[in-house]
Amino acid sequence: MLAVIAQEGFVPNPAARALVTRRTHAIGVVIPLAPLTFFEDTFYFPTLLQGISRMTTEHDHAMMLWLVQSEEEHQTFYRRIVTSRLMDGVIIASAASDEPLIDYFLNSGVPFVMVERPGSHIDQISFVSIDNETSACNAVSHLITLGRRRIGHITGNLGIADGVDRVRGYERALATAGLPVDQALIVEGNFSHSAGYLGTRQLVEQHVDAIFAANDITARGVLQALHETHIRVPDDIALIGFDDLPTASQLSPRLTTVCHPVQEKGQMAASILLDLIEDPGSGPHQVMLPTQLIVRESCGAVVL
Amino acid sequence: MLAVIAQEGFVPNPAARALVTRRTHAIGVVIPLAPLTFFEDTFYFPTLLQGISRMTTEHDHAMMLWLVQSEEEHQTFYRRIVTSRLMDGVIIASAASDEPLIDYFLNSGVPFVMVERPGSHIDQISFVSIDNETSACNAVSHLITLGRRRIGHITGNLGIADGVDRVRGYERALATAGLPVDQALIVEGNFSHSAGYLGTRQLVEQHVDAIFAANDITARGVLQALHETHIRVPDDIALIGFDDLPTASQLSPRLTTVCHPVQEKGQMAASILLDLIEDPGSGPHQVMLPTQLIVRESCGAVVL
DNA sequence: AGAGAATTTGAGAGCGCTCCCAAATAGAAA
DNA sequence: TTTCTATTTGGGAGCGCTCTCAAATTCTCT
Repeated sequence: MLAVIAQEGFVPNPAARALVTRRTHAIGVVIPLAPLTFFEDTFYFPTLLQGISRMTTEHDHAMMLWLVQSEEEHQTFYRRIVTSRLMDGVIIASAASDEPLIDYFLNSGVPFVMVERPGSHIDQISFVSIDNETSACNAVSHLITLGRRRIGHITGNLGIADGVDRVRGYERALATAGLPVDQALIVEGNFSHSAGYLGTRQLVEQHVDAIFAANDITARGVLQALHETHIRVPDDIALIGFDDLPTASQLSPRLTTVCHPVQEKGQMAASILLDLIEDPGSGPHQVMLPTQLIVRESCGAVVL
Repeated sequence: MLAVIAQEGFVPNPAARALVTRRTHAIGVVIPLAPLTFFEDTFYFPTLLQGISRMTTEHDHAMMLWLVQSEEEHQTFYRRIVTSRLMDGVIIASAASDEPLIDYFLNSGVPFVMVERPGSHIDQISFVSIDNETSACNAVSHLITLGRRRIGHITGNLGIADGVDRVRGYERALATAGLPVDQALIVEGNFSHSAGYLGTRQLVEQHVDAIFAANDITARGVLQALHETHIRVPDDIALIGFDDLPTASQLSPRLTTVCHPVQEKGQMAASILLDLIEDPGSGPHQVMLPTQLIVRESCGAVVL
């Protein structure tokens, strides 16, 4: 009899089912719009969403998207999810250490996963990230291997773990090679194009022979600044970025950068969240995804 | 008594409410991943989603995102929405004329709105778009005003209304100015970077003095190609793009382009959909948003 | 103060499903 | 064939709301 039902194409009413099972089969994705990233690195979120979407559709879940702007919207959102149980769990796609949602969620009992390492309560929170420090270290080590000695770094947002970790990686690479860490060669940025553009001036004055930019957007700013001042890349100054944006290979010279598996991050976050929904007791899951240095022209390595 | 309830912070269970009201207070956004656009023009969808999100949160609705890849996923999606009434309505963010979902939806009774002009059934479908033809015409007219006479065009995807309409606008501008339309100056592209890069070669051979690219991504490809062959922009060849991506003003020279109000498009689409949900009888709503030519350096106009 | 209208309150049905338990059926062992 | 067990089937109850209708209350006017 139930075989007949299946054949007739019967689709149960999700609302009725949700009412009794207390499972909506929907997960939420919260993206705070505050971070510059949303507007500058437009590659990141679509790709992340794609990864999440892949996993959720595979597991027959819906994905609700919440682009929250203000603190007020954070509150509204929180009530929607926690009080009303609109969704079974949430992925928080924000790296801001002070993300106010974290506190809301921590003892709410609603499963959630963060993308990027959270700034606090690390031992209680499930998250997926990449090993920013090692990745950055590898990139800078590569520059050192190629003979560069005065390597500057334009940092990302230092209020975000990713930004801080990449600075650490940069310093570790220098230390490992026995090179001094000169604070004058570290310019604070914020993952933006203009940070790269502006920061380059300072680094040029310091006579650097290479720049490690905290991300590709920044690297693009660096490239533009160097270009305008007729400094050759990689001949005069070598450059390495971070993220491997699709445009990285379209720049001239083509940008050497660290591949950031954003889609995999999304998939993994969704996968962890689904596990957490299934079995809320299964402690925090924390995953670090591997990265890879993509060697192109801008670092000065000979590419065939 | 109900004043007390409101004060106590009571939030009704959405599932129970949906069960009886037959309204989930959720709308869907379907983005077919097939079009190149998703991967190349990563600015478009986040911005569109932001516009939609603004309107939906304002009206207390949730936004479900569906990134569908295969025909199979289209089917699954369709059943989810139509048969099961997971959502009250849908925004279809695809410009592909042959979008299979359209047929599914047309006589399903589920409210839907398209972003971009649909390829068929135009009289029955609600949509929001921009006047691509006039916008393109204005851009090309601007080049003519600046003294350019051999203006090439690298088209967008001609399977999409936007692409076709922009060619029409290009032709109309030439016709209006009494200039001949030379098919050798029209190179078929597909909104991609490589279309611009490759197409430029053909147009250079034709000794054009200006290029109108179907979008900014393509214009970026043009710029790179011209750059590599040491052709000066705008001195030798002037360039105008379309979309006004955030990076347009970061290129050198800064790109003259048509401002595409993507966020407004999203807001409008959501607004129309909410109207349609409220009153399904209120015939198709069709809105054309205005655009504006943003004059920068690449077209050769003197900018102060 | 009393009759009428307007408003508030309360009780009950029902939305479409899942879950549980009892009844019926099918299958396995004696 | 009979008995016991395993599986299927069917009939409630109930999830948390909204909606309707009747009863109770308040307000308005004569």
